[in-house]
Amino acid sequence: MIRAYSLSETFSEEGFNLYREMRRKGITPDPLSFSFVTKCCVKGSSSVLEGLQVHARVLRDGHRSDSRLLTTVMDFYSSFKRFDDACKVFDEMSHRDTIAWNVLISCYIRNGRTGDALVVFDMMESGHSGSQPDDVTCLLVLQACSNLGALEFGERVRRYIQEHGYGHLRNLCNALIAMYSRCGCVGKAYQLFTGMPNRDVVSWTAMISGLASHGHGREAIDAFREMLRMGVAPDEQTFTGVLSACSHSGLVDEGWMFFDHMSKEFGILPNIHHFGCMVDLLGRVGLLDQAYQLILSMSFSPDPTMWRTLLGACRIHGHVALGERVIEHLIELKAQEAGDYVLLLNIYSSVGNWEKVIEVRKWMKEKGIQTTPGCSTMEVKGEVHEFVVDDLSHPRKKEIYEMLDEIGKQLKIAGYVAEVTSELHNSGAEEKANRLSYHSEKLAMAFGILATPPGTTIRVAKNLRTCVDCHNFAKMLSGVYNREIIIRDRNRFHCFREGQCSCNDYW
DNA sequence: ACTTGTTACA
Repeated sequence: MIRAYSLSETFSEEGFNLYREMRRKGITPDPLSFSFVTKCCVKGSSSVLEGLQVHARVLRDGHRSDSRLLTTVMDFYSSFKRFDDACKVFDEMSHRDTIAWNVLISCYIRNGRTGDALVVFDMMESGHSGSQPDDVTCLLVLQACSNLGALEFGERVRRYIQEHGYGHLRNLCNALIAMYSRCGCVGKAYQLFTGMPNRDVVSWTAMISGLASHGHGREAIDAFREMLRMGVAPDEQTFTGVLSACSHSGLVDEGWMFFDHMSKEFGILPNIHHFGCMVDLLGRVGLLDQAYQLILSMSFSPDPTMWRTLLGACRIHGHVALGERVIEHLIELKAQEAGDYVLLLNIYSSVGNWEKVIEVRKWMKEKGIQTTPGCSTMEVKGEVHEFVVDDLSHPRKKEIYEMLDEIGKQLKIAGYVAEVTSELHNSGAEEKANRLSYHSEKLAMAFGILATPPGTTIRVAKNLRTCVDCHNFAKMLSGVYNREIIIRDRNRFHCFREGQCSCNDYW
């Protein structure tokens, strides 16, 4: 079984075959060999069935009290998203060490229960689990914080890291850089990054991507060049970061150049993500036909997301004909979703084709297509406040709406004109095209002004993309009220300061 | 045994 162990990293199938051979010869596997073969069964290299067989055998051979072995079995279930099975194994373990708890955290993250991962950290730190968090626990929990945008929790983990002497570990620094970036604090990410003595390709990539998502395209490219000067070799992910930097900052020539260089100079062939970034880049600046041609020129077939990216570009530029064609492609892939029809609606409304808007809406209603309502959240003193369109549920709603009126007056003086013309939102079926409504991010921003001392940065997280009007509103607000406002979109950050935004998506 | 960086859409 030693051979199976050494094979388990790369040739999982052979590992399982060896196990089978062993059984055929009547040799009883010991816990260690069970552990190796289970590792061969994790997602990506085998089917669930093989692992299930092993698990059954483990139980039959009386290893149900071997917690190390069960930890591996649990991880196997977790990797196949069999959440309940994984939890069952965890519950049945007689003894749980830090690693078992780590696997539980990893299982929560993999299965979309990210918030619960933080709860587990709480339990571990407070001693309720009987095991203390270690460096891997921190790594996993930082990942959870990144996903949730939970800055305060992330800082708490950082303190834990420092207090327990993990501060020098490179992978933890890398995870912290990502956490800060994804919580909207590139500045802090950069500070940490510059303080690191040994930066590897992961550190650089995290920093480049962080700068990219905040709209600091030039700085991201500078970082990339600096990385090359330091002799660190870029990989696929690095180029994903670099190309996304170009797309978020509208750097078309640079984008083409890097896209070209990556294979010619670095021997890295563009994958679907790289093409996705290029389509986004070209689409955003209005080179829609080039973007379309690039998709058609690929040697692999485009995925739904790729088409969706192009559809988003059609919305920005009001390109009806191409938009309709893209929808066809999505339908062909049987991948069209509610959000796609909302984009199509916005394309029609942006060119004033109200007949089509009504037609599509009616059709959506008939088909019972449910759209996702826009929702914004804001964290004040560790408490998360949630807002939806025209929200009336917040306990301080009266103050919030009064504040909105007041802000509206102030911004009007400064020259803000509400844009009520074209944008439609996923705010529910009954929304009318020309109604002036308070989108969730406006409510959140007003609450931010209300609930935090002057000068405090206002951080808003939104589940969908911000509309042009709210974007203008935030710009003006940042100038008139002298506040830094950071809105975390679906996929990037808008940093508003002194009446400007770091992005160039909206004009 | 568990483990760092990844793009695009609403």
